[in-house]
Amino acid sequence: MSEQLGAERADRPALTRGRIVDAAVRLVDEQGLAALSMRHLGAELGVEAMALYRHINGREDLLEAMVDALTSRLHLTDDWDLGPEDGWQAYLQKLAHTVRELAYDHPELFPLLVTRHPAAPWLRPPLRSLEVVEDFLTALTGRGFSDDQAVAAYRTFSSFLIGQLLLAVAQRGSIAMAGEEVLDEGGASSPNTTTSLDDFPLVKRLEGKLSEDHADEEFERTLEDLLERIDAEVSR
Amino acid sequence: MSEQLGAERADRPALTRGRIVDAAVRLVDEQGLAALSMRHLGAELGVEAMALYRHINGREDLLEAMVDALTSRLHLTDDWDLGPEDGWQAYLQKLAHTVRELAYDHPELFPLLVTRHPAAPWLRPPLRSLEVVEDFLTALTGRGFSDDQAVAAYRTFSSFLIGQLLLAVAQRGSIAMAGEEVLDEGGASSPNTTTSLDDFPLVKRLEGKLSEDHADEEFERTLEDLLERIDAEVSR
DNA sequence: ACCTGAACACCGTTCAAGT
DNA sequence: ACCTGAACACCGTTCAAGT
Repeated sequence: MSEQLGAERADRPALTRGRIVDAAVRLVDEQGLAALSMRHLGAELGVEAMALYRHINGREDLLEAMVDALTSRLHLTDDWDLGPEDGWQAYLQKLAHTVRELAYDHPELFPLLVTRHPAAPWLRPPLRSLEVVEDFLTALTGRGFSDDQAVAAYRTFSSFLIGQLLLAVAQRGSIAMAGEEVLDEGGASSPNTTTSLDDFPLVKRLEGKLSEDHADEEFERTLEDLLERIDAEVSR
Repeated sequence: MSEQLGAERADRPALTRGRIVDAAVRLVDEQGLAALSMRHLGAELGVEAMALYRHINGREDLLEAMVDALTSRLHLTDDWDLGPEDGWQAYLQKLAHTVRELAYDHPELFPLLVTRHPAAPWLRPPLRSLEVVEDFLTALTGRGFSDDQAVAAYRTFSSFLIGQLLLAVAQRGSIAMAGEEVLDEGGASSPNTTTSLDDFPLVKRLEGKLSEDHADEEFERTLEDLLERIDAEVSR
């Protein structure tokens, strides 16, 4: 009698594009980008790799879908609880911190997000999506920005987010290694040319300061700076 | 008699780590990152893939070496003709523009450069190398910066370069596509949910402005801003 | 309708064997 | 000493075949 119900085998929920993409994001979060193969992902979903091709147009399409899934989190929704009475600063603050959350939640995927071309070439990472950019422009032009000012702010803001967050994520990613050792340059170099910190006195002296992680304070400070510069531009 | 001369067969120059890395960079520049495989690279050098493993510790090592080869271009040399009489602004200007050249010359590789962890975790992309960071700190502390100010400038400067140049490179990369068409979101979505620009009136109206390429002017303007802010910090 | 087995053309990498 | 052939374990992807 249950033969009409179709594909759901016992415990397995139906295979959908959404479930595949979610599983892929989880897999990369837990095991890194290198662990993402169709076969491995299939196994994670209790299915052979070939079954994925019903829902996904190959690996590139999967990566694109993963990036889109993450980006959609930046879409302005009710629980941002921003009214029109809140200034554009409140919106940009909220947006900046949401992108930062995204980067911190998915450090393995964030580089992909800022590195892959969006489908529409004039959309820039990391906002990328038509929805999010529409939100951005609406929020700003609705609060007194001219078209040109809104577009200029979009550029500046994108560049700020990429620079700050890519560095922050890279820094966090490399905390696994111990602080003391400097790797030698590639296994095939002769041992007498091995690099030592002693050849770089200033780096050696400032190693402590260089390795301090001030990413969060710096993010806030630079964001404030940015908002002030935009403000100066707008109220001129 | 020539048997003592060893490996050089007829026209082939000797296989060295340097030649391999150079060939790999050229290959990626011409055919893209996806075309870089050990077998393909070997063929380019007139050799089987396995021969590369004499000089290179696997694929990861090769990528690292390529990035290092590019980064070494940023090392301060005589032909930068900067004397101690030139201010730190001159050095930062020269450095910024050299990094930009690097990004523009190797758009396929630049994302790798800013995305891969440097061997020493407190070195940040895109400067990455002990040599270059030593240059940076020497140039600034030699011109009146305190240790803290030099380190702070290093952070700010890195973040600026990454944000600006990653966007510029991504923008240039996507000029291949025609301006009119917006791709649909993944092949498996039902045709009635296909996205249209009409759903995003502001993006549609500002598409022209959004797609204008002002990367170079913006780079200069933001760099000036940055130098001014650093100057204010230093001469306080 | 949805999934699988088998196959194809490609990977990176190792190692014994050739010269 | 330097390179290669053959092999291994893995890829992405296609397609006829199974249920």
